[in-house]
Amino acid sequence: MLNGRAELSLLPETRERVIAAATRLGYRPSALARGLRLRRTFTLGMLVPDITNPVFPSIIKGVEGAAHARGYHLILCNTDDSFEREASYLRVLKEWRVDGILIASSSTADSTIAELRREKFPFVLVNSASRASDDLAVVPDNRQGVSAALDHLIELGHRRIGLIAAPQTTMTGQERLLAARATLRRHHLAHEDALVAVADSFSEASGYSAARRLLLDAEPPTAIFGANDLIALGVIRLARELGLAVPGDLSVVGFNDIPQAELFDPPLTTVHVPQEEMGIMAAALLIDQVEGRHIERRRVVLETELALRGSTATPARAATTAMRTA
Amino acid sequence: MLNGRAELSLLPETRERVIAAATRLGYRPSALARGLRLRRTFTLGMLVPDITNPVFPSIIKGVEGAAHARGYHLILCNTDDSFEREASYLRVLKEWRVDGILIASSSTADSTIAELRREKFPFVLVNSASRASDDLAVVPDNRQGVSAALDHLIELGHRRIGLIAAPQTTMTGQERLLAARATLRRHHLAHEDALVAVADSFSEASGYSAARRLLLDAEPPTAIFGANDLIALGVIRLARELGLAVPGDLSVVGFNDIPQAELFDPPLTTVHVPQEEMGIMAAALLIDQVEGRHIERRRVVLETELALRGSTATPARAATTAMRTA
DNA sequence: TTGTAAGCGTTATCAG
DNA sequence: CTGATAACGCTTACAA
Repeated sequence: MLNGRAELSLLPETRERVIAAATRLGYRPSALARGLRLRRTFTLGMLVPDITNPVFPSIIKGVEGAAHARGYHLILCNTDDSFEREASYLRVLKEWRVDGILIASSSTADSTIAELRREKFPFVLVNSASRASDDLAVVPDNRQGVSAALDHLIELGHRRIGLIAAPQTTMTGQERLLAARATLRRHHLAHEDALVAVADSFSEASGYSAARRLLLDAEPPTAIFGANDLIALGVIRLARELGLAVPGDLSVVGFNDIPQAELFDPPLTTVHVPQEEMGIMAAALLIDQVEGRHIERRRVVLETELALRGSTATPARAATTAMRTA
Repeated sequence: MLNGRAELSLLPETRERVIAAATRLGYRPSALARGLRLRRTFTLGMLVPDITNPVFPSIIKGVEGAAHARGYHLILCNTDDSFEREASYLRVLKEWRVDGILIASSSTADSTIAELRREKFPFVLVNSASRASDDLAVVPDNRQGVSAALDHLIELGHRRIGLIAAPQTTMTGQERLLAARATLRRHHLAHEDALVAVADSFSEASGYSAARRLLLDAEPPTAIFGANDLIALGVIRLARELGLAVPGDLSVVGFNDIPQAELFDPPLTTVHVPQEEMGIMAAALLIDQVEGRHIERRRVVLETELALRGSTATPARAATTAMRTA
């Protein structure tokens, strides 16, 4: 009776007493038993590469909200960018019989995703896509975003622009570097190896290390595009340590627009991505799939917008400095 | 046989073939069924008030790592500071028969915790304690931290120090305000109402709003202590908008030392809390309790340390400015 | 040593 | 309309 079948026979009084007793004794229906019986858990799993990167909390917030609104719960797994942990968590999520999985993990091996695809296990990629364009995914428009960022630098007058790419093992890393190169080429600007460094993760520390080669070069760039905000922040930190003023001597642009982007020194010019919305849409897409609704667009590409802030400026002073130094 | 009982009879070859077949068919043991039978899920639940606040990801990372190392998984729930969602999630976690619950949620009503206590449901508080000193908790030493922060400001020469407190519905908020008042009193300094504002959440926006009253006052403070880093950042943003230089005209100190604290403008002087360690210890404590090990200390208080950075300075210029204005 | 059966807490089905 | 029963997939205990 506790599951709410119409109990016309029971006196309301009795009914109440039973319920009262149940709550007093702390009765809780077992989601385990229900899930076992129903073969549905109303739970989604989510793989995140690094919860410490401020992009992800925003996405998670969106996912969480949307899932909750539709009666689903979220199991969050932080893979710490470890391939091993990712595989392990994926296994666990399946064992828990989650109804579907959201993958924000950037480095996800294609083989892992291929397995999910083969098993027809419902999943949606968020933030970073897979090679197979048929997979459900919600991603920012990397090409458009990167292009806008570089166009802005070029418009300011920069001609020697450095790129700090993200790991090329990730689709995001590849796409953004490819787009950056294409944009520079379109403007007939150099994008030789001396101007490109690849960070080995999406973190501030990696951005800092990777920027070293570009900024200590004989002919350093007057502007640098970082593949994400943390990398850009690392570049700025190094620049400052080398005595370069940002944006006076070096302009820096990032990608993502993490929550505190405008509070940094200087405020970070970056490509804004609607992070929470991305999470909301991904959750919606996954739930639609799980509940067997028809899906119109398998890949949702979200528009980005350049957020102009203080970390970019005309290369005037940089040129002067360079001349003075020479 | 798939659960690994010693199978001496089976030829290794057969054994392998069975396993191969199992994996090929995508067999996954059901954690649901196992949990139902074992009455153990090897899963912990965690309540977080706002995953967007950078303190929490660090804590979560610690929890996650420690739990994983001991064979437990984590279900993360973002309560969005909503009392309703917190209660709802707590119910869900119980229904999922998690082995224990970590509560980082600051505003947790005492009644909710009381219920867990009454039911003897294993739980540990992280980051913010409860009124009942008997509950298991891992928290930063708020008193020591706040005292160090204010001592620093006083040592620099500040005499008129403002406080932006966190919501007084939270233990953290209460403790930090109490400690701040006590420290000021100890130094025979004013801490009247005109010097104290209470932010209505732990966010940057709330810090910004709350700081209004103090900075637009006839006799504004020369330094402000914010109850956490985000609040402090809000104060700095407002100060800048009002044309006050930080730390030239106004010194600001925060609490927590969130990951990018030193990259802000200016770099934030703040009370460092070992966030990841806090998570690790909390998870360990919870698992010890779950597994019935003896617990020595029911409340672990972690030492904090003042991280001196650029947002504080002697009030010299501030005094000059004040005089000039007068 | 190996196989069989019971039971964990639900929900759905099917007689009564 | 109600109340008993089977089944979900696992583990464990006990019998063969």
